[in-house]
Amino acid sequence: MEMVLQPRGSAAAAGASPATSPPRKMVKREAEDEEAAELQRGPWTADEDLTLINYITQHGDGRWNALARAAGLKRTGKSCRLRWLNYLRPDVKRGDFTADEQLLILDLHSRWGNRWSKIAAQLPGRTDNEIKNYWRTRVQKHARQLGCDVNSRRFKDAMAYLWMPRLAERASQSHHAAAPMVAAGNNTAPALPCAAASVIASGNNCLAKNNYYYEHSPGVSGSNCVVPSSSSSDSSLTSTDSTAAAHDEKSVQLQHGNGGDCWATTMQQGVEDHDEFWSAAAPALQQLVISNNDGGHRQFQDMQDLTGWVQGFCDGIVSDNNADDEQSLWSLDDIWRMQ
DNA sequence: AATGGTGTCAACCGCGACCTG
DNA sequence: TCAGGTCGCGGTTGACACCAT
Repeated sequence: MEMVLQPRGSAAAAGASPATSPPRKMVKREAEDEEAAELQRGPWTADEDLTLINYITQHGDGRWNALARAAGLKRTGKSCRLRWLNYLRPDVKRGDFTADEQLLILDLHSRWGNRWSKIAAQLPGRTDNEIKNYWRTRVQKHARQLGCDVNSRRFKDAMAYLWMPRLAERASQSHHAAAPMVAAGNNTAPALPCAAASVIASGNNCLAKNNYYYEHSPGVSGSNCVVPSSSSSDSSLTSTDSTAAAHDEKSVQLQHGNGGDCWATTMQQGVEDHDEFWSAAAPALQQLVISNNDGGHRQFQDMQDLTGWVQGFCDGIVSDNNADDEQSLWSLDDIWRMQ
């Protein structure tokens, strides 16, 4: 199916030149306009994909403008590069993000901000575009639901206290359920689940405030992502340290560090001990309610209201991957009763 | 069934960094 | 050193799918 679309964007994007441009530039721009007019834009056709794949298979990628011309594609080099890197590349990974990947994205974004390509480099097979879209559609949606900015302290607390621990738990559950004992092999990266290693490596973000780390036995690793080294100077636990810790202690830990006022538990029984895990979250949740009812943002009516939001917050993210996951829904009412 | 709202994601754009002659 | 070309990144757009009314 061939689709020829109108160009997206503004007249400037289509090559219109400002009235104040010097004549020589005008001439050059007109030439560019003529060239641009022949360029195909919009969705790629199957034929174009095939042409690009065949050309890169034979000649390799790079020099994208030249490549586009040599391959006979009526596309800009930019467009070819984007199509290849984000879609056609054989190692590109498609489908929903796993809990591990989601956790890693949240953690890395808390440290690096919108450095999508840098974040993508830590998730093999994932593209910066995909991660960016994930952030804008999924993560920011929940910030809107909470009525706060995605960069606000409030939302970061919600991520740190609600979302990330839950994702870590889910990641661990999936490893327990699906992954046999996996050796590290020749991979120089630590044989840790990405999520656990990532959180361990957390530096100067909201997680580090309470300085918890959450990990479990290296024997249940389900994926061997590259573990980023912490960029923060004040991180008390580097990824290298975390590797050693992971191997030393075959346990799940929520370690309370300096000045922490929320997480204050160490769990030695393993991640199966959900009650203890979530009871540790209760003070943080309570604080979240207080801060929300005090800040002119979303007002939670009561615990049920918050419970609903939290479940939507946590489960909406991972439900695609866990259709039969009803049993693992956690009620904040339950958490409250634990206090 | 029609319509409007919302979410998703591929693709585009502008800009700055880097490369090269 | 500098100008033009190229590349890569982050932000934005728009088509389409899906869902609720």
